[in-house]
Amino acid sequence: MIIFNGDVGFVERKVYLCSQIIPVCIIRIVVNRRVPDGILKDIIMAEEIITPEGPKRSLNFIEQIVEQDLAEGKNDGRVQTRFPPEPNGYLHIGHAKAICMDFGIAERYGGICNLRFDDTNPTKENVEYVDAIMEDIQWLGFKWANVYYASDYFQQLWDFAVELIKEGKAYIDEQPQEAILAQKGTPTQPGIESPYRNRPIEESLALFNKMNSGELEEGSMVLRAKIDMAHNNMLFRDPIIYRIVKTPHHRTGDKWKAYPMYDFAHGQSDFFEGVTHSLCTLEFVPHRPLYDLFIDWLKKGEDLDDHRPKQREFNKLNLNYTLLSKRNLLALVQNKLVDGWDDPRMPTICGYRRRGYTPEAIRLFVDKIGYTLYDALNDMALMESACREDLNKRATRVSAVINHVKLIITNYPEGVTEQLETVNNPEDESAGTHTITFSRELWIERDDFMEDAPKKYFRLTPGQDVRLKSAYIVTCTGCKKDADGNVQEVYCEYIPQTKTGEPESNRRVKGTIHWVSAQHAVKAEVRLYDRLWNVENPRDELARLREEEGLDAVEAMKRMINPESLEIRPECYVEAFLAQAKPMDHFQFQRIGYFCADKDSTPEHLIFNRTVSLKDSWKPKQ
RNA sequence: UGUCCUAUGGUGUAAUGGUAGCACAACAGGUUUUGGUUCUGUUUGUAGUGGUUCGAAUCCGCUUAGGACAACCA
Repeated sequence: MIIFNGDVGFVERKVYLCSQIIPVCIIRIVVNRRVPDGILKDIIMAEEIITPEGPKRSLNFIEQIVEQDLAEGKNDGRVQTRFPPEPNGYLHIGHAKAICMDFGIAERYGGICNLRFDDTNPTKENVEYVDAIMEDIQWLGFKWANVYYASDYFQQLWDFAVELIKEGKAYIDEQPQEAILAQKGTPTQPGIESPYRNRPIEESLALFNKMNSGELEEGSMVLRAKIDMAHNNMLFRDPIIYRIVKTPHHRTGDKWKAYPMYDFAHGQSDFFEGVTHSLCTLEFVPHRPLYDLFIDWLKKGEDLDDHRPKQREFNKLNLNYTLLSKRNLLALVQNKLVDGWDDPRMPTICGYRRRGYTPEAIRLFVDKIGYTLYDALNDMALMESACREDLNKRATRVSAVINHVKLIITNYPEGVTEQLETVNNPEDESAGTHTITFSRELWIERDDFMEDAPKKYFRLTPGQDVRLKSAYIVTCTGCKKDADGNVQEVYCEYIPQTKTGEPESNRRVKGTIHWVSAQHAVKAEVRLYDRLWNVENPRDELARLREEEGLDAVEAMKRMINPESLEIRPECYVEAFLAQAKPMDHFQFQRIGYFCADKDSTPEHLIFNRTVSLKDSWKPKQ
């Protein structure tokens, strides 16, 4: 039996068994005539059983909306988005999610995405941020069609505001900030109207000009839209749309003294530019009706239904053990709790870059977490897994010893060296090989020797065989300890015929460890980074500490910071191959983690940052 | 105590009235010259409740929990 809603033509339908009323397979049938909705008793023609399709990423809800709009022929089939940062700080991983959405939609549907700086508040903004933002977007691999600035529209917005005053839809309010706030009401109580609400239009017009003349103090008056002081949406209670700011603007200098507020600039800017889909995060949901209203006022009843920018909101990114608010990131930098915006512990794009994350890893992560309406708290583990997935494919494998102890091969001749070949990446044969130097005295990890080892310890312990990666199998013979019992040297004997490549080298050995030749290795500084915060939800904990314990933001952050977020190992030994490492080169320090050369690394002073550790399933560490 | 929004394994996300699936995490095993990678398997879920329906994660009512909104910020 087939249950389906009548269709004519070539269709695919699921086939159900009456006893189960669940589909048992999908077949392709041909229906030759219109069949009334309901139950069809006969299969007209079963052509073939269609195997289920392979997995493909389902569309997120924004993509579905765009496809629907396209299907309905809205905007003449045009898709245009914008990424609208305020140049008041560095971009962080949360912005990366928005960037992937804004640019991704345009890319996917053959449209364009513009970069527009929302620069309507000169007190916080500056060109340093403009440049950094552009660099970060490009690094992520996106291309904007145009660079625009909200400040490009200051004149148009001003003219529009004058229009509104003339139409009686806006007025100058001379009350102090506190009075306006007090009259606003609360979410459960209506506000009350300003005594200036119904002043003569000419008066408002004159005062608006005065607001921009420079003769008035900041805060002395504002321009308000006349809407509804009892509206459920607080933003409709006569919102302030222009205020006086005397700080020079980073682009327009001191040309303007009256600046539009966000709500009076954003929607109109979208409209001026021809944006079709104005995508933003969920906290702007209450702004949407205002966004629409101002565009309506701007176009005065002209029918815009199919040709107006539509704001659509998606959830913003939250990551556990990560703080993402610009204000707090700025405080971290200003109070030198971190080493600047690009400190590898920072969640900024430049921080991740310096840490060794690739654009591909970040985009992979964003792809994995998706876009919904749910206020999710994402697990760092997903971020790290995306990073490992990408780096595993591209990172050159090298040997580095970050906590050294000497291993002496007692039966290997002194003064002899061998050049051995080692593969650059077992995941990618085309990556080739490089040479490493072997000799009698090596540096190995202190962790790779234990005098009294537990059962499943596969590394060096007296009497046990271990493979030295790409070299020989050795048998551990013992160690030398100082008066305090600390291991100073480890001894072993090598088995000459087990050299890698020789038939005997295929002998099964439980453990393989990495090493570098003590004489030929290069010294390097290694910086081990870990999560910056020691609480899972720093945003909530910060709020709690401030509220319950009365701490200021900086004190609270100091309390939450992970003291082990940075461990510097000044004396590490890396194979000579790494002497040529250039800043931002990615490596896998075998058995340890993924590292990249720091931007300050030089051949004289090599510095490597740990991007992320390798997964380590070795448990019995006791 | 107003308006709006949200709720699917530990985490995130699919299923758009018709077999609750995927990824991460965890666990077990195979492979492995990285205790990596890879492969296989296992554990764990529709917040509660009532209704509509042959059939509900999906639609409706109520309950509970969470989020957003009261900057001359964006």
